[in-house]
Amino acid sequence: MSVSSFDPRATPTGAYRPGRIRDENLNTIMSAAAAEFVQHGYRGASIQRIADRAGLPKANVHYYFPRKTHLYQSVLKEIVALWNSELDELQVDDDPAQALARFIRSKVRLSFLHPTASKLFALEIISGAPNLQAYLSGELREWVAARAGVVQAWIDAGRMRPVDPLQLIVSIWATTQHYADFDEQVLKLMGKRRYDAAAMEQIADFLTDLILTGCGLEPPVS
Amino acid sequence: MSVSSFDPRATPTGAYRPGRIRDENLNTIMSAAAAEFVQHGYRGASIQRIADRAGLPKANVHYYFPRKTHLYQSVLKEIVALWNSELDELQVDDDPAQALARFIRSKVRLSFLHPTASKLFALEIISGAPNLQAYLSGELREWVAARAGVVQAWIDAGRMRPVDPLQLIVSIWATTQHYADFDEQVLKLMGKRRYDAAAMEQIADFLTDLILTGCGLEPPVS
DNA sequence: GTCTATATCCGGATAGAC
DNA sequence: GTCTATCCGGATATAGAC
Repeated sequence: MSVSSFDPRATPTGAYRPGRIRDENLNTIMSAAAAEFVQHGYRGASIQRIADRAGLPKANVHYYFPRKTHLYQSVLKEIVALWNSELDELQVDDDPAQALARFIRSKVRLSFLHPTASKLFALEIISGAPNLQAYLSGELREWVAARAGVVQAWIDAGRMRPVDPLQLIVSIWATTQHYADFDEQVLKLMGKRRYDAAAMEQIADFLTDLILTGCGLEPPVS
Repeated sequence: MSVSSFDPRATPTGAYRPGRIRDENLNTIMSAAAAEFVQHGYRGASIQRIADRAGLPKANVHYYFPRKTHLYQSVLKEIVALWNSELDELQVDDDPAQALARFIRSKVRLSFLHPTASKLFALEIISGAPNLQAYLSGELREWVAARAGVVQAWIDAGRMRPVDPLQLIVSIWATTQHYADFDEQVLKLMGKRRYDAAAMEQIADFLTDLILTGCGLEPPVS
């Protein structure tokens, strides 16, 4: 989405760089679009409202994204890239407790940092994942199979209780993403208006404790 | 949605009962609508397609539900009623392990039996719960507070490990509902086309084992 | 209670001036 | 690169015959 940092045209301040306005507009539009898609769904989302959120005239949105589909798919693609970027955890040599704790915290962090992204991804899957079929049975499946293999190796070596590795990974996703996707519900139940740093810590601690204990591991003191 | 079983007009076979056609049509339309809403969102859902799914002409749908909003809210209301119907678990006198295991299995069962209902509820919450504000901070909040109290009592009596009772309930919801809401993703990862009875058992067993162990309880043999 | 025909509106997309 | 005006398809909703 942003030009290479080695772009010779770049200036120290970032001002006057050709394409800079374009990049900024693209980012603004895509953020606005994500929020709109989450609130109204793909069909229900209106280009006019996306433009309003972005503070631009409607025709400008059409200038950057001639078709609504292109806009949606760009947003989705960016989210998948974001998800993949934090996906490289769990090695066989790692200490199971340390590695799982790190994995859980990384997922919690991602959810709290990018709730809108998490929600849009959830909406896409719940609606039948019409745009993510290839990703689900390709990249993601590979990644999960590999990590499940690591967990299985830990179990075979007697380093943790025998639990279904695939379901363990799924459950970690389910719980961590839930706090982003269902924030409207969870916050009401917690009697808060929004998550603060303390709540985030509390939740990360809780999940680490519950899941690691469930795996017969000693939760590392954070 | 259905007339009282003591309706004097009812016949043993159920045929020719006044209002019977009406009830059947209402059910058909509402099921069709739920599926359509899940796939396309509220705005994106088309009355024409709902009618097609129900095998009725479009004007018939308008006859029973003059406004699209009425239809959506009826469906949502029915789902909330369904959810509430299985909500009365967890008593202080219960054995914690037994009670929690029963609670988890009941939620798993509900998710697998009514995946579309679960998905529509999820969509509503993720989109900001515009139609469920009262429910979330009313009924549901009360119920959760009461159950959290029960769990806390168990903890105080030393009958289970100290874990945050509210987060425990939230996590049980998160994991159980995830299998219905994200079935598209989970099934691809499991390499299945749809859940069978064995998979459902496997998942219920896994969750019971993980969570109860996480609470320092001995999972009851099922 | 069922269905056809139609009024009305809204949103995506385009053309073309600036 | 920005913006105004407009076209046109599609969706909700209604009127009224059967």
